[in-house]
Amino acid sequence: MLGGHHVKKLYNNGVEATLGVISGKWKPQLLCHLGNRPQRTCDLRQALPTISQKVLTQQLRELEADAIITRRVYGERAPFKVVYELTDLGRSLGQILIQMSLWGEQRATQLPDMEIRNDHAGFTHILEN
Amino acid sequence: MLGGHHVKKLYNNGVEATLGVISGKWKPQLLCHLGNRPQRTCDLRQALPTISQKVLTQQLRELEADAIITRRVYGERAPFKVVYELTDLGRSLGQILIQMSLWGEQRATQLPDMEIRNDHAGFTHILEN
DNA sequence: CTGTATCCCTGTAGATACTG
DNA sequence: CAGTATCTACAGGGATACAG
Repeated sequence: MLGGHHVKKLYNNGVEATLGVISGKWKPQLLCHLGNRPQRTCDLRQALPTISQKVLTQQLRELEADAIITRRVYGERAPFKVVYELTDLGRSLGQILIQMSLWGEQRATQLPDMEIRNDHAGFTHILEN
Repeated sequence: MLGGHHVKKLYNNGVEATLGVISGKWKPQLLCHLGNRPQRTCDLRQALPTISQKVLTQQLRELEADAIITRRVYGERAPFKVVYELTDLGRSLGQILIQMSLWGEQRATQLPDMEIRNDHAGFTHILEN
């Protein structure tokens, strides 16, 4: 991004703005795990065994840019320890995530060809500051 | 779709399932307008002047397949009258959409480079059955 | 009036190899 | 341990023209 222009982001409604933050193939899972406690990169890779290096970093960078998580580096030289943690703004998504999770579960009970692995309880820890 | 296979959809959590239904470049706007009242195709095209033919039909078909809206055709031959209407399941998204809209608006007040055209009031009609 | 059929462009994500 | 650099693949979305 040459020059660092400030491009005014325009949304038709707040829903689009919120979707821009939480949609992304792995973001709900990342938010769920980070809701429990701060996590190192290797923790997240264990929790999401099939995500690729590149995409993990990418999604975390986006969440960081949106101020949903913080990224802290410990150590002067390799090997580094990098810790990601939910911000207060990130925690403020808790109620929305739980409601969305419940709605999806409710839907799954009515569609035989749909299955959901983890229930909304995984997101409730986000609310415990 | 040859054979009509039933492929079991797997989600890690309900959030992903819900996102699958409401994400899509134009779906929040479509849901907002359909929340007011049933709408004809031409109504929706007026409301969303920049959407293309193809994509409008596409997004409506997806919402229909997900049982969020119904599609009814009136008339024996062209010109047809096609009316789209929110289902009860679609209306059950109301609270979530309002919360998401509020969160997005709140966020916009803190980010100078972000603007939201319409506020959450546009979604409140969804709740009035 | 509505909807389909093409063709094309771009963004998102995956695989793999490499660096500090 | 964490992250970057390429290259590749695919789906979503857009433009246009055509059909019932």
